Amino acid sequence: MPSRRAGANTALTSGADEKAIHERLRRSGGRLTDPTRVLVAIFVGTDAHLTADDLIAEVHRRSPGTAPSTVYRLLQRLEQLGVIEHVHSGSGAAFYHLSERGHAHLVCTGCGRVIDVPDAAFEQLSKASRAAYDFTIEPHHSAVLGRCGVCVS
Amino acid sequence: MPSRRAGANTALTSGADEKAIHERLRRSGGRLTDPTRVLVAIFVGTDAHLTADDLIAEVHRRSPGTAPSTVYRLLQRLEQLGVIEHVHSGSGAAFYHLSERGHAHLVCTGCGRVIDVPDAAFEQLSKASRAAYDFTIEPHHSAVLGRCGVCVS
DNA sequence: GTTCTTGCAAAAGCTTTGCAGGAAG
DNA sequence: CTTCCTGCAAAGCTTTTGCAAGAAC
Repeated sequence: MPSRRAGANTALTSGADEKAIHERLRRSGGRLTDPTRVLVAIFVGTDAHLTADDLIAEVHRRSPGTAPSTVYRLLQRLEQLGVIEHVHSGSGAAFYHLSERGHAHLVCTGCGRVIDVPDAAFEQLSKASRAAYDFTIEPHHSAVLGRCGVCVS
Repeated sequence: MPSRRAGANTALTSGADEKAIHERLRRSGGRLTDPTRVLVAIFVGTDAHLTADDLIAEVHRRSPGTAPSTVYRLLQRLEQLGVIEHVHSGSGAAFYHLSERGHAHLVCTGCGRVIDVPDAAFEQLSKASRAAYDFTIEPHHSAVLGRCGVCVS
């Protein structure tokens, strides 16, 4: 199930994002190659929750011949630079998005639907975890599983 | 890293648990085989967070010749019966424990430490998710990732 | 005897890695 | 020209599945 909304953003914000990311990549000693540019463009152009597989397919579509391993390596690099984040969804594959658009996620174990939730919802849990266990939670890093209204058994 | 505390329980509770689970297995039309008994005994005998790999190793130790696939199949069966639960830890392998000892988990992405947390800590998030998204969270099903006091960068 | 369970081996799903050729700067 | 990136193929890790032999009841 590939992305929706790809390329539906305003040129203004997207262009800025993209340039800034290119800059970051270059400054970290990286090269700006075709697969890199394409992958960055995909991220900037959508708010969807894309798995590595989705991204591999889309990059391959826009830049034929790109290997899966290349996409995985780019994902690692972009994540190290803090450009993107990956989210464990419980159901096998992780999904990825721009970290500047970061937020927490609810994932339905019935239908796989992903619901974005603002970090505010995790504030109490966050404070309690720090106070009681000296543990700093990363609410974006793993989705909270459960059942959506349609799938409640 | 296999289990600690295995077999450290009182005979009273453990015995009761074990018999009850055997009963449940039989009543669901299942047979009581050696690997089954061993796996149940392991769960009843520890509060540790055991991965499938841990369990495969321990079952194999106590009942040599048992195949990994057998353990996986037993885990599925026990989970269907509601005897155990599995928890996605973000770091590849899931871990398992008796559902009657259920609780939520914090997992440190630095050192892998697992911290048990009472369900009460999720009450607010639970209510908010239901109210705002008609989504019923399963706080046991996926661990909350983050950094423990030792590993905060 | 019938049905469920097992061991073995193969495979599936997701991701990482080794390597040598090729491109970016 | 040096360093980084790429494609390809192989392998890693966790888990699932097909199958025929064997055990439980």
